[in-house]
Amino acid sequence: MNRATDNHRSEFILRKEQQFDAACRKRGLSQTTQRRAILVALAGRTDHPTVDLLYEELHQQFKGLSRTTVYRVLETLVEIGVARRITSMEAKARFDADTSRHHHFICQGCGNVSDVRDPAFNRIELPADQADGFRFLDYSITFTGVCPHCRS
Amino acid sequence: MNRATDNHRSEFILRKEQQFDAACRKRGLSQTTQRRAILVALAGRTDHPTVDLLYEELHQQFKGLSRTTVYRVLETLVEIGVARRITSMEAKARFDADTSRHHHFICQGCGNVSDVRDPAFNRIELPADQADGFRFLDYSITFTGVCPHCRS
DNA sequence: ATAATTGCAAATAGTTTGCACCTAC
DNA sequence: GTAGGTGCAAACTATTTGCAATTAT
Repeated sequence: MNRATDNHRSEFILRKEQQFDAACRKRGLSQTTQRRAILVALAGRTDHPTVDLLYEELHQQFKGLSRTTVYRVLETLVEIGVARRITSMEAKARFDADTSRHHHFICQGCGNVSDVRDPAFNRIELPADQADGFRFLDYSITFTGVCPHCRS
Repeated sequence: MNRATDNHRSEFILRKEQQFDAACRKRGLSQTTQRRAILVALAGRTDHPTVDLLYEELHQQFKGLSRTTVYRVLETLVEIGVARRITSMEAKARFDADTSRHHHFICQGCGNVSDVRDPAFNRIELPADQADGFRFLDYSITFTGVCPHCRS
């Protein structure tokens, strides 16, 4: 990672910490060592780590940190809006017999998944092969929102 | 569900069974009662069921069906291309400190997730509130493909 | 001081595996 | 008849919960 990227990253972490401070004060949450350490570790990586990846990274410097705390703190960070969970659905496998390209709508209220098959959304142009070696082959859009049942 | 929809559905199921027959013959897979029943049950619903939902539906009529078989058969159906797993990542929570809208690329080879922040993909117009009551609030695109590491 | 937070251990949920029995071909 | 498929029980992995000990304010 080069100098400029490093700088961006540390600025990003700094901003995150400020956001975290503000959110904690606003809601009367304690700014514990664990919370800050986990936030900084998360903000310092771009690989969307799992609980375990963060735990492995942290419990070395941070003797006595528990996996449970990593779970709970990440939950809290998401609640106060400084982090995001990027697996949209609960951690259960779901299957679909329709193998054609279509998109999904997930209700924020109940978690139910519906199909979105408006062909308008099949017109996204896939990026060509990237200079850095990434080859894009397909895509799928996940919409989030509120279903009729959860609006009432 | 009205008559026309019912018809569509049964035609869909029929086509799926044919696809299944062909795929089994082609690969020398047995067409067991369980496989067919699970395929038909999956093709008969549009709610992207979990293993448990299918199991609950099936093991009533189908005394003695095991949950393990549902897992294994769904796996097989995905392999032979007649079904699709719609949870893209493995069943682990992943987190991101970047809460701004951006998209993800998942490598089919190694499962690693990278960010895609080309602003071109932030221009999708969200559908307005639907007559049927769905309210679309946000979206995120998941690209699939092959990463530099897995191309070599 | 005291209310919130953490760590541990045990519980739970989803999924996978080993192996003996069964069934489609 | 035999290879492949299924069912059961046990193992495993990810996650959650109850509770006593600890820490931030």
